[in-house]
Amino acid sequence: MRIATYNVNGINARLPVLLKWLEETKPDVACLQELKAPDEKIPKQEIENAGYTAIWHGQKRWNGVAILAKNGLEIEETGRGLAGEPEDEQSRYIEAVINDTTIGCLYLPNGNPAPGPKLDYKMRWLQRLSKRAKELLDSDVAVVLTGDYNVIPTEKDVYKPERWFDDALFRPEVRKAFHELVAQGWTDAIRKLYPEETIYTFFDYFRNAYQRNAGLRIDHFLLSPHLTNKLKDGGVDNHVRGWEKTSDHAPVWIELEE
DNA sequence: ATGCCTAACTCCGTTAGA
Repeated sequence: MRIATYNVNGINARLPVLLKWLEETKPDVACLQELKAPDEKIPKQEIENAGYTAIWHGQKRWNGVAILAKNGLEIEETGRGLAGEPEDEQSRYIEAVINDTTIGCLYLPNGNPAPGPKLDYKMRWLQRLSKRAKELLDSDVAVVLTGDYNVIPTEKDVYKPERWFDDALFRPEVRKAFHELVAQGWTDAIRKLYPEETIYTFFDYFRNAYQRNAGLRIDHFLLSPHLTNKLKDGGVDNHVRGWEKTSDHAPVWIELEE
C-alpha cells in the first residue's frame, strides 16, 4: 500500500498539479494539507474523476485537511479535530481507517512569530496530538500519523541550521516535544529508510530555494510498531516541486507491505 | 532585522505561510 502526504498550499490553485501527481504516482492513500478552501469549495468531482473517494475538513481561507483513498478501498472516518481545546476552530486533523490501518492526517501549526501566542498554540497542539498518538498506540492497531508537522527534527534536516535556531520550526522546545512524541514508540519512516541522507520536503518560494536545494524536512511519516517491519520503501517526489504553479512543499510517500 | 514569493478574500491591500 502506497501512502502519500502532500501539503498542497491551496487545493484549487493547485488542482492541475495535484491531478497530474495523482495520475503519475497513483498512491493508494493521499493525505493533503493546507487546502485553503471551505468544505463547499473542495473540488469533489475532479477528485472522483481521478479515481479517488475523499473525506475532508475544510476551512475558509486557511488550513484544511483531506484524506483520499483510491477507488476500491473503503474509507471510514474515525475523527476530526483533536480533543482538549473545544474553542479551537482550525481544521488541522482528520483520521480514518483504510485497509485495517488508522491514518491520521495532520497540519501542525507553524508557530511563527516566536515567541508569542502562535508558538503557544503550536506547543498546546503538539501536546494534544501526543495525547491522541498515545491513545492510538495503546489501542494496539496499525497507525500512520502523517502530514506537515512544521518541525525540523535535527540539524541534518535544514540547509542552514544556524539561521533557524530561533524559528518556531526549529526551536529547542518544539524539537523536544516532537522527539518526545516519537519516543512514545513511533518510527520516523523516511529517516529510517535514509539514516544519513540530506532529505528536504519544503523549499521556500523565495530566492530560488528549490534550485539551490535550500530546503527543510518538515513533512513526516510516523509509524506505529506494527508497521515498522512492513516499511518497504519511501521517498520524496522532488520533481513535483519543480512544476509550474506548484506548492512550496513536495509530496512524500511510503510503501507498506500488505 | 527584513524582504524575497504565493494564495485567498475582499476589493487592488491585508493576512498568513515557513
